[in-house]
Amino acid sequence: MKWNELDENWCPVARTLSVLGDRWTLLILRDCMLGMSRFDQFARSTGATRHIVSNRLKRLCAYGILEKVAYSEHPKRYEYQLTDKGRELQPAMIAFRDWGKQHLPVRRPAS
Amino acid sequence: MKWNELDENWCPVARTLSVLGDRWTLLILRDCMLGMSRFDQFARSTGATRHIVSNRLKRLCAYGILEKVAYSEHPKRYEYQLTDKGRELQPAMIAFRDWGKQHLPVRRPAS
DNA sequence: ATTTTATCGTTCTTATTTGGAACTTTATGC
DNA sequence: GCATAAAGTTCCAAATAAGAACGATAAAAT
Repeated sequence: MKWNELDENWCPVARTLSVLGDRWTLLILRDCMLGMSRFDQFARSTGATRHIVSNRLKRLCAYGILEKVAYSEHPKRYEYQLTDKGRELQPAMIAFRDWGKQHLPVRRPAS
Repeated sequence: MKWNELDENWCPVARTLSVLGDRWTLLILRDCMLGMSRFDQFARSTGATRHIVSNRLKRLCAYGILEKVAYSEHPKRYEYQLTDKGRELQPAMIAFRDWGKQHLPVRRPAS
């Protein structure tokens, strides 16, 4: 089954996943919620390739979760900002954060 | 960057995504929360290939989110049940469900 | 007694996606 | 001039997923 074949699914969870259901998309959104807005920040922070960052930002814009805003003319440069729709994903992000904190502790080397 | 390179990440969201960060994993968990527990149910319900279902169930068990429970001897048959750790993903699932219901309505043909 | 059905997977080949690095464009600072 | 920065795009190799078929085991139907 391909990426978008879930987007008309009866289940709202499935429809959500057809848009957000991959690691990089959600990491980019995490960064947005932490105040980041630029291509290179996303690429550095998430560890995704520029290729993927480009692809995911396009999809997030297409779905109205982010919007592309020019912050410079000459050269044209854009940043990406959360829309209201995007900000409303915060409860989901918090749920993931809390679950990760509780159930996936980082094993640190005993230094 | 490969699948598991996020699992020691400083960010709990990233660690969570290193386990759950793909569409099929989360759809399987949705099914579990709706009461399903068997291989074929997951395959039919999600639309994922049997290959993927097999792979994801293994990972979910490896992380202690599901557990494999024999429900029949002769032939040995197993079902998959949420652990407490898995059940605690419910807030995340609910957040996804609510966001989908609100922001990704299904366009139904006017019948 | 033989065929069908059910369940839980594995295996195979082909298609799609991703990873990783290099390249482009426009502009600023040295 | 030359290096740096920012936002992408492009290319090839490697990893992953799709889709269908196959296997093992046993109960149910004919």
